[in-house]
Amino acid sequence: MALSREQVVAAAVDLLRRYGLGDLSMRRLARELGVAPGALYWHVANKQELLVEVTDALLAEIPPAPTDRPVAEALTGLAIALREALVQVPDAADVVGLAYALEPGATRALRDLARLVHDAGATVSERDDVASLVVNHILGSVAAQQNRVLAARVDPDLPTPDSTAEAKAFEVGLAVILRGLGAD
Amino acid sequence: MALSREQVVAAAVDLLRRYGLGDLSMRRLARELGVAPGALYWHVANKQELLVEVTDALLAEIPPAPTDRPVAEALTGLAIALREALVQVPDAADVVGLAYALEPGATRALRDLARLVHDAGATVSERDDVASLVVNHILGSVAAQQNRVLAARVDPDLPTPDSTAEAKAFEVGLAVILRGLGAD
DNA sequence: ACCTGAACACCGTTCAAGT
DNA sequence: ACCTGAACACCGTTCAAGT
Repeated sequence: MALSREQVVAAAVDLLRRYGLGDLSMRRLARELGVAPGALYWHVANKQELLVEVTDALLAEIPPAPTDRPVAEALTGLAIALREALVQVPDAADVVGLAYALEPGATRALRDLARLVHDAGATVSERDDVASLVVNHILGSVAAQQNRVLAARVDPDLPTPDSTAEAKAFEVGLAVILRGLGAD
Repeated sequence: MALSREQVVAAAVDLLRRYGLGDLSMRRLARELGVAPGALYWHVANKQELLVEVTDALLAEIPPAPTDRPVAEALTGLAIALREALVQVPDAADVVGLAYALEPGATRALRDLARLVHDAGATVSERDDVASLVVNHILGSVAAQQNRVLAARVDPDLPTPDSTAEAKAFEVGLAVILRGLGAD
């Protein structure tokens, strides 16, 4: 049976999950799929396009935000869920950051986030900017934790990051944002 | 005259400024310096170590935060200065993000930032977490703008980002943080 | 329509050997 | 002490040619 675009993306997600962006090469991906490297370019224009597809696939798994809770709670919950999901995917911040810069509203999870920010008290003119702030905070937090894990692997003198402490630090920042919106 | 570590770092900064991280390869750097690639490894352990040095060099140029202004103003000024400086350096967010994850207090500009966050009303326990929030916001904003520039180059249908609008969006987020700290 | 084979122009890093 | 030459094990992308 012929290869499909979906198969290529699924294999890419798998590779990213298991080995990180460094090992998500077109050649490695081709090997994993049992085809020649050039075959991939029939299904996908280039690596960048593939990474956008990978991001969509990652964010599609985030459950939708609940609508029956207070806004602050729902926003906190969604932000934490996004962070949790992404921190498990090596180099997620790089991959998602690029896709978000291109189309901020391309995925449902990020649209939910913007809506909750609005409900949490941002004026219409602030809305997108504050949503970006929250996204920056999520991606920055994810990248920081992953960078520290990498650093500890390279230099054994450095402490292994405590992931619950990292999550707490994230929530402190998030609380400041909510307070700034007048929704705590 | 023999090559020095300082010369290698300076050439790397220059390459990053002019062509971005994609063209900052060890081989390209060696070519620029007129030596064989292997020669660099006498002065620098590996590429990652070089990038940390490059970050230090970039942040060393930020002027120190003024001490005679209200905190909110000083913090805003420093954050904007950091953003301005980094947005001009392609891929700055990646490079700085890694260095910051390793040693948050390694450079003066980032220590100044943490101090101002404290003065702006963060409790001691919140201090580092909120400083990280501000750093995440700066790096996220820089990365987003640069990603959009890249995207516009690749796909001409996309709008060229308006850098003053991006700066405004950044300041809106920053204001929310300051409000959250109770220092507006 | 879909894929292979082979090429092009690259990477980071190591290390014996030279000066 | 500092560097070269050459190698090792990789990249992303293209494209004529095959089925």
